[in-house]
Amino acid sequence: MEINFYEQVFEIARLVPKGRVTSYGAIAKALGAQGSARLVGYAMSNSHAVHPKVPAHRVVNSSGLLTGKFHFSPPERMQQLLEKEGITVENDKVKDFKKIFWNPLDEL
DNA sequence: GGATTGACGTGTC
DNA sequence: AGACACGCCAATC
Repeated sequence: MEINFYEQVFEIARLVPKGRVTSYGAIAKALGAQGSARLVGYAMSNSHAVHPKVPAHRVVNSSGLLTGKFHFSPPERMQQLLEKEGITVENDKVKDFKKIFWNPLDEL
């Protein structure tokens, strides 16, 4: 297959609308790899190397916690980007996560 | 090709 | 509420 698992993850991540967030598990589920949320996170580690920009900052864990913020150039970048999109981040976790949560399955 | 590694998730203690 | 354990699965070493 020409399309790697990574690209599929990136594709979903790029579909996340501004001001919304999603979870690794949700993306994994959308790819049919439900339960393998680790693969999504693992793939996101490559998000810095893909051509179209991937809003990795809009992807958090099921708790809305910014687990991967330390992977950004400056870890604070992730929260800044989220706040810039109207998302309130407190204590490294998204506020009203359930409200701004964007379900890929809903788009697909 | 076996072993290790994760930006995770859910369940228990 | 916080900490710990196990499971899943592809990519990398």
